[in-house]
Amino acid sequence: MAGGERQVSIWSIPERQGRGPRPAYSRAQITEAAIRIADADGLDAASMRRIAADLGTGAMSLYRYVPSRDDLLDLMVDSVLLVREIPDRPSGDWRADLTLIAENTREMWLRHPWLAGLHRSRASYGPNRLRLLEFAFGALDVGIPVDEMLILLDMLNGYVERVVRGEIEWTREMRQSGMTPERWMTESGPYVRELLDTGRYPMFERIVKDARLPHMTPEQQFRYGLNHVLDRIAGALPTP
Amino acid sequence: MAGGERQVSIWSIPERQGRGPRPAYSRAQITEAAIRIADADGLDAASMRRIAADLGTGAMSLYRYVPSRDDLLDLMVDSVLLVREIPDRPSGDWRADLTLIAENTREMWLRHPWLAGLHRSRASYGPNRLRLLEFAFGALDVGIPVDEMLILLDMLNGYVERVVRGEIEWTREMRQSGMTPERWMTESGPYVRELLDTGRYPMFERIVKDARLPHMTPEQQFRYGLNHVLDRIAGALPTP
DNA sequence: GACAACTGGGTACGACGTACGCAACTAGGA
DNA sequence: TCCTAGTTGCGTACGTCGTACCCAGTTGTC
Repeated sequence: MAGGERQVSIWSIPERQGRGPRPAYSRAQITEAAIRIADADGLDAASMRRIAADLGTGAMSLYRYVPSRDDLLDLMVDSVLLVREIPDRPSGDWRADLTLIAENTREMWLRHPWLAGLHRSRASYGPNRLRLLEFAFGALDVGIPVDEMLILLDMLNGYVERVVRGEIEWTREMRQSGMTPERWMTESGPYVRELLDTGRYPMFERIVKDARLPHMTPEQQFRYGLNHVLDRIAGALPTP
Repeated sequence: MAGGERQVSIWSIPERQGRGPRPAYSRAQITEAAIRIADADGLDAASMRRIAADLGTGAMSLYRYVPSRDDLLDLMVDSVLLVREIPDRPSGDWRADLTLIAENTREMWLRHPWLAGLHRSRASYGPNRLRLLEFAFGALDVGIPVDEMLILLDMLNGYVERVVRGEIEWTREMRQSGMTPERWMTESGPYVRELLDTGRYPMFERIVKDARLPHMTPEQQFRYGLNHVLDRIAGALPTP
């Protein structure tokens, strides 16, 4: 599991240099295959052996293109990062632009649930990540200090990531236990009922019984919560 | 890696029932050993074999106490969840209480960096998680709908988690590459310099050059950002 | 005292990432 | 044009992992 521990990013290592036979594959092909497998069967299924087999080659051949599996994960993340069409420049309507960013993030996670299973170590500023960063900060560049932009974007992204993570876990749990959302909400699972019966968790009880949010569709939950968060951000911006 | 996939929480499985010989260990002991190893050598080091060896027994003995390693991870998470002293009831000062929650979260992550390497699947509402939840929602119970409380707390927790995650990754990167923060800030690493030299990332450049936040100590960054987020939350609460 | 329920723990299986080595190939310098 | 250094695909092998299965020994209940 542990290795030599380089510190340089995969994007500063050139893909090829002359000489030798023409390589049969490319980083992009390998990355694409890995993503396809992870989408279908989960992150663990995207092993070096399996990826190689899908490409019709041997596991060790992949190491001619990518120094380690961790670097391949970096490539995978960056390459799925743009789902919606992200313009080159912000539109001038910060709210619309941040909504676009948030929707892009959510759709990315929903299409590639294996993102939840990553613990990135290196910062990994790939080209797509940088492009998103430019767009997001450009959108918030409305006369507030750059430090404030950093905080507000961390707040927005932190919220979106957290909510979408929960959404993914929930749908997976539904799928693998074969439950319908309705049965889950009424039965609440034996453990939740057990908790409510102790009477020791009044706030938990209020969430289960009073909250309307959990009864909306995930899509509605997302829009509703996102709008509240954007309202909070609005309060930090100069009034036009 | 894949197993039978139960859907019940570890906390609804009783630890012991009579008959048979008296067990030599306990879930708490095993959990404690696992945390000790993970703190020292990382999450991967806390393998079933290693934990068992530390306890002076065989790997398979652990499965008498815990159905799977995933369940053990649930136990580990819940057992490190309370770092600061969390009172039974909120103090009445929501800002102080949410600050306490955020500080508790940050210290937990700093003491147990392996938390970053987890992708929780099941919801895992352990006793400590529930206690924190009661305190947090109680603190925000100042006359706003429960749905709004949900969103604001997701926003706060999302922000804190995101920032502390970054802090952990950064310090680990510093440690394993043997760099000092000063050298990192000036050299910025060859890759960052390369990016700046392209001139294609003006916002990224502004962050690197203008932002004061990254030059503060992590502690200061955290306090500064947290206060801004709490200001945003204040804007959503009724004025007293 | 019989027996059912449980214990600790050894062995084994099928994964995993990847170090190493080797034959085949290809481009640049002579 | 030929040599040779650099690179290719890829098979083998090692040490790791989680855990299924098995069995002998221990203990509480009847």
